[in-house]
Amino acid sequence: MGPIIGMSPDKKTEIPGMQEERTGLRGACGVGTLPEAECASSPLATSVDRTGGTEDEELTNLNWLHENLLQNFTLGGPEAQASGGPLFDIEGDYKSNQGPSSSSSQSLHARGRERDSLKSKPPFSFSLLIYMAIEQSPSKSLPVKEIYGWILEHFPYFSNAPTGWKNSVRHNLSLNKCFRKVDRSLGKASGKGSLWCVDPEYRPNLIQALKKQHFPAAHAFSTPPASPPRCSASSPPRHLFLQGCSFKESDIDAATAMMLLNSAPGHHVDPSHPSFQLSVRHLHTPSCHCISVFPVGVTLKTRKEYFSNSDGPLDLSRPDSVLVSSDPKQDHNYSSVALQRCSSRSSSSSLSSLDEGGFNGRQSRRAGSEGFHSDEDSDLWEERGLQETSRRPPAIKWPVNKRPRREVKPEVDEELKEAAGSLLHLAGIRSCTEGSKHTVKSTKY
DNA sequence: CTCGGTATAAACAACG
DNA sequence: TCGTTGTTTATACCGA
Repeated sequence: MGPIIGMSPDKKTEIPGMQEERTGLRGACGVGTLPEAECASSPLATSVDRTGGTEDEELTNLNWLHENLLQNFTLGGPEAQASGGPLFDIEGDYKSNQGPSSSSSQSLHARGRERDSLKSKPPFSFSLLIYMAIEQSPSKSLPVKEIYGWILEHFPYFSNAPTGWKNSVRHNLSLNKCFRKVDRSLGKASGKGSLWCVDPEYRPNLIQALKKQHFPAAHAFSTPPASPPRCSASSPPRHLFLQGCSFKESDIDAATAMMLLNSAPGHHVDPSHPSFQLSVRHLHTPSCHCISVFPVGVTLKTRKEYFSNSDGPLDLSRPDSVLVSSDPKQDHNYSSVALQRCSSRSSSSSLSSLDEGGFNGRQSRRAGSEGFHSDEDSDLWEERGLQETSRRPPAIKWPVNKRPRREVKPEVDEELKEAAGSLLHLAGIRSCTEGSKHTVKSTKY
């Protein structure tokens, strides 16, 4: 969030909590921070770990989580929106699900983070804040007001900040190519203004930007561990096994996990997918630091069997290899990924200088009309099968003044696929695939 | 030093 | 009329 830091000294004094900005970044947003000490003392850790011992018991624990926590845990689901506070927040705190056994130390930590979050500006740019807000909305589109609301809800800092931030949000929406205005009549029935959504074409770039902001040490992506992360309570630092990529647990939070998974070419995490929710939930429990990807049909009970029989990595290129279900009740395994064809057509980290080659600035970009999903996207949806079609959001029509989507020429697409493949390779997908066999064990540390 | 990205402020028009 | 929304322009800072 450079510009925040880069404000003139006199301006800095106007912003509450600006002094703590640097030091409070971690604390403000948590970023999934879960220090070992904190983990060790976490009641969640003990409550889960105590029951653990065998993998069967672990599965029981997973069930427990599934049954007791998942109902209340929605990542951007309608309930979350309506309840005025999702259990998961971007700061990695549990807002209302600490449970009766919250230890005082954890409460202190939580309070400390909350206090920091009140004072400190989030380490995300406005574009990322908007992106997260939109991504976590059920319809993947939000009016400005709800974007305000989301930001306020997750980053209380802004409640006390000068109102200029709203102007900045609007400015970002309006100026940033990553965001697109959707005719409100096609979304909500009434209301002022339009709905805003993320341009799928730019989603990878936002994710990239998120990675950059979230993971200053981005090289970690290209230096996967030689051996997959072992899950041992006594082997810090623990790693998060994310679709073959290994990250330090402290470097990731649930929202980031979702976005990282989505950033993997060919993959898409449906944040409303119960398995992902569970996985993310687990992510926050000290005893589990894995988001595991399982093919369709691998249930809790057959996970172990699957991994002992599976001699290769999960072929995520197969549409049938991952669970795609619209009904949470249908899902009894822990697949965390719903397949989506890769939308990563560009690996550029720039958010606003990407389409200049194809367009003459914003005006041309906004010219024309189109549906929310490109033809490619439509194909994608069709590829995803019947179950998926039931979840397919209604096509959103761009306003007439929107530019048509850039045509991706086949050769360019190939190049991008290749680039995406390289990125995957760099990210350690291949080198870590062996680790997938460990993943089932790694759900308990 | 330049450039790109971002934040902030301000002005203005359109709209409910 | 007023508040909100959307757009545009200008300016400033930081990091590469």
